[in-house]
Amino acid sequence: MPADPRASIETTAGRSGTVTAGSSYDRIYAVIRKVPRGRVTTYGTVARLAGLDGQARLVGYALSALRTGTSVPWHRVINAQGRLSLERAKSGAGLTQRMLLQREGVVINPAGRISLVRFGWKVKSGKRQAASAR
DNA sequence: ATGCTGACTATGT
DNA sequence: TACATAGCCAGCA
Repeated sequence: MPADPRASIETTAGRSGTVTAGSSYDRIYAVIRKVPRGRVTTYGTVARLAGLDGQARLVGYALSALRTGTSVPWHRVINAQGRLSLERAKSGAGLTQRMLLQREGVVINPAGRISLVRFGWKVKSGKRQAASAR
């Protein structure tokens, strides 16, 4: 847990373009800002797009450092199982995330899961879900 | 400097 | 479907 609210804020990642320098967190935030409204993506995907392939965990840590009112759409990031990791976490932010997603039209199944096939963010540079996408 | 922990994921039982 | 394990990173005691 990051634990230092003033150190790892979001800031920097402001641009929606390519972030070649800066900390890993900055690159992570930059990627998440590209996720369109009404879509969701996973920690692992964000990690890869940020050039941190295989470091899904780091993405989660980066998001935990965000503060209320951040311009980063953190709620659009869910785990590979299509569930909200926050629900399982201590923080009660799970409800907030759920609310924000529903407000964008993202449907959460009765089991508390989201269909990545339907709401998953599709990146142009083809990568995942090549076929049978829907 | 060493150890622990946490918004993850893939794999095996 | 649920639980256990092992990688992997960064920040703090």
